[in-house]
This record gives sequence, C-alpha cells and structure tokens, in this order.
Amino acid sequence: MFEVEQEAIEQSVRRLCAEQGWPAVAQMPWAPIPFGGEWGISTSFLQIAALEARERKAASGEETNVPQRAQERAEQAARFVGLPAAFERVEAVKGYLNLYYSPGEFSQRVVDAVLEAGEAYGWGAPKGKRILVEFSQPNTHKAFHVGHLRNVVLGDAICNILEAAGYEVIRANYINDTGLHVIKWLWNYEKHHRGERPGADRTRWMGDLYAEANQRLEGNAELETEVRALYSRWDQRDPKVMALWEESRQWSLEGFDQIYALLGVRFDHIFYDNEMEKPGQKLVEELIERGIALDERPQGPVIIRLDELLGLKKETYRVLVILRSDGTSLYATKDLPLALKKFEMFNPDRSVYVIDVRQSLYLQQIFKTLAVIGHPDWAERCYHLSYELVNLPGNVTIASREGTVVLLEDLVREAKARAMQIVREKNPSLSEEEMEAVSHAVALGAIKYPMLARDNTKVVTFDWESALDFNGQAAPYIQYSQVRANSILKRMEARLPGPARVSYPLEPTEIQLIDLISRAGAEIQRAAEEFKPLHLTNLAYETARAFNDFYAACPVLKAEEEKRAARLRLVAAARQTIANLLRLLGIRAPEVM
RNA sequence: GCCCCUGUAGCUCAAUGGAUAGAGCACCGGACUUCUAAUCCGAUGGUUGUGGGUUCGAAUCCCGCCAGGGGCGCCA
Repeated sequence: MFEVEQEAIEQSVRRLCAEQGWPAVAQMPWAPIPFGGEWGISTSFLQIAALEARERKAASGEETNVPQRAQERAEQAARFVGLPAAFERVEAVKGYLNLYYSPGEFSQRVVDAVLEAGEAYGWGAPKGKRILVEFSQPNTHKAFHVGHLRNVVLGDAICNILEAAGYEVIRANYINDTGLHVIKWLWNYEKHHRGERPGADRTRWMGDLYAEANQRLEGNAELETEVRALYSRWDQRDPKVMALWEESRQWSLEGFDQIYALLGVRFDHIFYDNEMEKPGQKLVEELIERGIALDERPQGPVIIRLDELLGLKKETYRVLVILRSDGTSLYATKDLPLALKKFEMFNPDRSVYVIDVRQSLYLQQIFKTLAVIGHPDWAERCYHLSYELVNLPGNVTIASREGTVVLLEDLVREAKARAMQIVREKNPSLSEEEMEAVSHAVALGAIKYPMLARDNTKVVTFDWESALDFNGQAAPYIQYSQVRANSILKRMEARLPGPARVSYPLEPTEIQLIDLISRAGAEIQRAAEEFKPLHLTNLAYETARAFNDFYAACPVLKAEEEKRAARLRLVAAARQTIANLLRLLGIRAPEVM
C-alpha cells in the first residue's frame, strides 16, 4: 500500500550503492518488519555484503565478515536515507535497515483508502488480460460428494481472486454427459426403475441409481453384455435410447444447478462432453493423415508418440491414446477439440484447468499435443491448476463403490442444523428467517474454508467432527469478527465520522490491525499470481484475529471523542476488509450471528 | 523400473532463502452488571523424517536414504 514511499527509499539506497561503488542487487528485498506490534518496512543488506565479500576475495583474497559488513552498510544507508517524510524512526539492526511508519499518518491513509474504495478495496487495476478457468467438470448420472466440492470451491475462489486482481475471467464448466457410466445408469433405469422420476434431491437419486447399477453389474458378465449392447444403441443414436439419455441428463443438470445455487457458484459458459465427440473424431482422422497420430487399429488404438515426435530421449510425455481400437472416443478424443475451441471462442491469455493432481501427466500430454499439432502458442498459455484430493480419516479414499461417500447435501444439512442450534442459543432474538440465513452462511463458510485454507498440494482430510467445529481457525471465527464490527457500527448515533488526522498514540492492537488491513491489495495479487487462495484465508484469519484483539483491548463507543471517531472508522475499515476477503473466498459475511 | 507430491508441536495446518518456526484443536489455569464470550488472556508443547551439500543465512534450494500418497498405451 505504501509502494511510493518504498520506491523512493529504494532509489535513494541504490544511489548510495552507486556512489560508494557497492555491488547492486537486482531485486531489493522488502518485507514488513517481522516483529509483533511493529509497523514498518525492512530491507536486508546481507546480500549486498555477501556480493562485496565475494568480489573482495576474488580481488585480494581477503575474507570479509558478512554480517558485520551488512550491519555497516545498513548503518551507512540509515544515515544516508535520513528520516523520510511520514516515517517515525529509522534504524540499522543486524544488517537490516528498518523504517517505522508514523502510525498516525499511515493509519489514516489506510483507513481512508478502505472506506473510499468500499467493496472494491484491495482490487487491482484492470490488466487487460483474459483468463479462462475450467472447473467443476461433474459427471451426469453420478452423485456429488465432498471430493467434488474442493474443485468447485477452489475454482470459484480462483475466479474471484483473478477478477479482483484485475483480470477478465471466463468461468467455464465442462460437463461429462456421455460415457460408460451414463450407459450403466440408463441400463439400470430401463430394467428396474422405468417410469420413475427424481425427487427434490435430484443428484442423490441419480447417484443412488448409478451405485445400484454398479452393484447389479459387479462380476456379472451376462449383464455386462446387456450394457454393451445398450452402449452401441446409444452410439448409433437409437431414438429411444437418446430420448431417455436426454431426459435423464436433464435431471442431473437440474441437480447441478441446485448444487451450484447452494454453493453460490456461477458459470459464464458450459461445455458439454457430447458436443466434442464428433469434432474429436474428425481431429483424430486429420492427425492420422498428417502423420502425427499412429493408427494401430484394429489391433491397437490410435496413439501419439509424444517423446518420439519431440525428439526426447528420456521418457517424459510417453504415449497418448486418442481413440479406442473400436473407434469410440476417450477423454483425450474430446479434450483436444475442447482445448482448441476455448481459444477459438474466447482467445484467452491463459487457459486454466482446475483438475486434481492425478491428471497431471495426462494434461501435460494434452498441452504438448496442442503444440505438436500446430498451436505451440496456445499450448504455452495452458495451465494445469492441480490440487490434491479430499480423503477421509486414515487416508481412506472417497469412493461410491466403497460406500464411503459423504454427499454434499448431507454435509450441508448437518452443518446447517448444527449452526442453527448455535444461533438459536446465542442470538434467540433473531427471526426464524434471519436464523435460517445466518446458519446457511455459517455452515457453508465452515465447509468451504478448510478446502481453501491448505496448500493446493496437500490432501484435505474430511472428518465430521472438525467440519462441524465452528471454533478457532475456521470461517465462522472470521465471520464473527466482522459481525462484532458491524454490531458497533450499528450503534453509532449518526453517520460515520469523516476523515481526520489521528494524533493520539495508537495501541499495539490498533497498529497490528491497520497493518494487516493494508496488506490486502498485495496479497490478492500474490494469491492470483500463484493461484493460491490460501494466502487470503491466512490474511482473512489474521485480520479477524487482529480485530478480536483490538476489540478486547480498545473501547470504541466509550472512547473519548477523537479516539472514538478514529476507531469507528477503523472498525468500519476492518469490517469492509474482512468482508471483501470472505467474498473472494466465496464465503458470505452475515450482518448478525 | 521411471516420474510427481507430501513429511513441521499429541492432532489439523501456517511460515518471499532472512531476524525470535507461528496458529487452531486437545489439555491446564483465568476473564462476561462494560461495543455479541462463536471472544479474549496465560501456561504446556519443536533436533522442521534422516544424512550430506550450496549459502553470510536453509523448514524452504541441490543430492542420497527412510516413510506415506499418486501417476505411467485403448479408466475417467
């Protein structure tokens, strides 16, 4: 937030380096001063000293004590820089140059900036770049469980974050509405459920029938041939089969709409698997003609020998199978035309795939194939946003066949019931409607937060106990801090006081809170660059904690006039910042709890 | 066999190559006639899997080993 000051100081230090003939570093390392209750920026001279030591050794063979030299340089820099405007104190410690902000001036600037920007506080300027993000990718005719949830929650948050960072974002879904799993479902329906219709909970019913199909088919070769026969009827577009496929497919799609509405997720464009089948098969033929793909039919499938085409001696991309030996399509058959279509339709600067880590090699193969078939520029723009799975305690995989699925609907219902019970207890004066809204916000926050608050490369372990624990490091804690802020603001007699110079000495908890608030913009940029919502769950939690500390330590409404005005503005800024961060994470910020 | 990821407090997880490795949960002890106690304060808890290396400086980078997970020609 104080890039201007930092830049000025950096220029000053660089001038000093040039004058003194010290080695220059490409990137000057700036960081917040890492001590609690301190507010300012810090840069290290250890790198410069190390470079100097190396030059000296090369020239004269003399050894240099690096930390000592860094301290000397930091001291010289401190003297040279003096006391820049709006800073309170400058010091050289252990090879670091520390510059402490004047709390009054800077805190006012932070708070004013937040209140002026409001819902857009922390948002970056438009970058003029477009990013297409494909996420969710559900299978019709199957259940929707907590394993699928991570993808949706992560994809949605990433889209929000990229948008806030200044990108134009296209949210894309790719629904898998064809394949063996669909045929199995149709077979089971025709044979045992003909004429039945789904209830209110569509996805569950679809999933149940699919699970039942698998059970009936398990190890039964006779029935398997029935399924194969049905598959070929579907393949030949038998009108009766197609009609049922279309109708049942629609049931699933309605179920997905319910789920996305429940989660508060939307898409700009939905691609369907079945639309890619023909273009895919056409593309395969074309690639065979061009000699890129190798047609081993009927003995083998159609393949692309990537390592060979790329002239790689070491086994890297291996072989990609793009069409079955019987001519039916695979994922790859359809993913290739889809990849092309995305660029043709939207021409994105980046094409992001939010897909779990198991598909890493596969996606690298798809991207490389794009390059090999004549679109190296597009291949460059593709990015696999990989994330780990959601497991159950004891590293148990969630699988319908194992009977270990936790359905999203069940999870949400349990969490809402638990939240409702707490709201009723904590805040009995609320209307039933308000309680309902609050428990919805709390339950969904509690469910989403753990999916975002760990690194993408880490497995999320789902267990009921911690999913329903709303205390501590969890979304409800963050939501609650913001509710407390709201509660103070509601008690103001008049409107929020206008900007005013802060001249009273700030409490450490105030400084800590303002410091964290001021980091939102930079953290949003970092989260976008690294595709890591984790940075924002961290910041949101820390800001909430800082607010709770402040709340405990500093009276607001009862403070004397100047403090009261400044603190009211700080409370409003904190509430706004926390709410903004929650919004990016796809978590609602209720007014009361 | 090859490739990828992970290993940090009893548990779940943080930590731009940087100063003193931090939170929550659990456990123990405190704080509500005061802006919502879904909160706060305090105590306990660490050889960052292990052995080397690079570096002024390593949880972080490199190499070896150990442990767990995942992926590798017609599953999605």
